Amino acid sequence: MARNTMPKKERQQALVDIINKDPFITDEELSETFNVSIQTIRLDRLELGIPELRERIRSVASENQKKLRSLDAKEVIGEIVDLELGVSGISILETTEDMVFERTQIVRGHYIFAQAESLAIAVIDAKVALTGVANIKYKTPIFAGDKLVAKAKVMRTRGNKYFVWVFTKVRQQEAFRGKFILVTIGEDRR
Amino acid sequence: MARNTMPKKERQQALVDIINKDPFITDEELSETFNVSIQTIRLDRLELGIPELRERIRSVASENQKKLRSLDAKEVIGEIVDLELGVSGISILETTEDMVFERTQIVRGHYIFAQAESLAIAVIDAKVALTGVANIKYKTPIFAGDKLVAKAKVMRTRGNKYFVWVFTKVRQQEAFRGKFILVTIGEDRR
DNA sequence: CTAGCTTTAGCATCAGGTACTAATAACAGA
DNA sequence: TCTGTTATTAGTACCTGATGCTAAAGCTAG
Repeated sequence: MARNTMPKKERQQALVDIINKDPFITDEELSETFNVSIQTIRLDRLELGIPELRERIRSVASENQKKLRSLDAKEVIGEIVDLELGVSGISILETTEDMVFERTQIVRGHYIFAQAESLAIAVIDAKVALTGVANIKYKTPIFAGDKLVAKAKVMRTRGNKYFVWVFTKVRQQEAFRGKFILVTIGEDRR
Repeated sequence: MARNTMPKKERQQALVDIINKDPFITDEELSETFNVSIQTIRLDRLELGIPELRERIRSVASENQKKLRSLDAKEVIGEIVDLELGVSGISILETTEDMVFERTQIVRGHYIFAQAESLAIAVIDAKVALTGVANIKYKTPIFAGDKLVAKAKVMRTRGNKYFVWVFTKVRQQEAFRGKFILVTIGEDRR
């Protein structure tokens, strides 16, 4: 039956690991995996300051909810602060840590692009599909915390095609520019 | 004291709303806010099929964990299936419901862009910052469920500048193309 | 062999319930 | 007004996954 017991220290380390990996595990299950009594597990948790199952689940639930809320907000890709439909618009995006390349702290291009695209689509007053873009330029690297101010102008419309320019500034400095060609749908497209 | 009771139906509707908003509320707290006994709350939950507090917390915790995991995976923006550093690479992205414009079911351009950008950066063997892009074209609209296959080729290098072309196909049809100009950093940049 | 740490056992208690029974209150229809 | 139905409340036994406490072993090193 070799009730293969482990030294206390080792068991407690393993305990921490297991609970971190699966916070949904009960003391009973733990006692079975370690071949010790439930009381021992409880003592271990006490010593290690690990809360009971229900508290663990509770905190997982609320922490994850926080994370999801912040991601939801991020999905907006910039807040539109001014909008004259069919003419122009302004959008502001506060960049955060999780938009950057870890190694360089530089904001990933697609966030900047996404802000510009969203704004360009917002100024067009119709169901639209983005079909062509040209002349994008990133002028300077953008770092977490920078506030991106994007201005869009509708330059020309031809039938169901819209030519929209977007300029994005960081601290008054131009950081990005893009010319978007948007095609409304609903009508035939080609 | 006007124990202001509410009609049953109304109370149950309000109950659903409250619990949806705050799944962490106990029957006792609910009974206080509605000025009814705990038993009434329990009966209501039974009729409405609402599980007990602990179950609610449990499901919030695990559902949100699932969502977070899928978002994590999404952050990769395409799976790189082939890569010859400094030369070429292939990335596959399965599009999903939450990448599209609700109204049109068409995949938002920045996901396609992000896949291409990520791939372009991956094929360059260095710390890179994206600084210039040109000649992007979206050829056809892409719908949720479409599988995007992006191929990148390094066309030219000049000093710390890399010219990378990315072609993305959906069902053998070209859907996107982009020429990226990447600049490695670490060295001086200008 | 004994002092000290570690482990186990047992029991009372708690929160937040389920499941069930039974009594009472409220109200609508004849 | 009485009556039948629905709604509400009360109360009990039981459940899970714990806490908190006391006490008894088990092991181990000096």
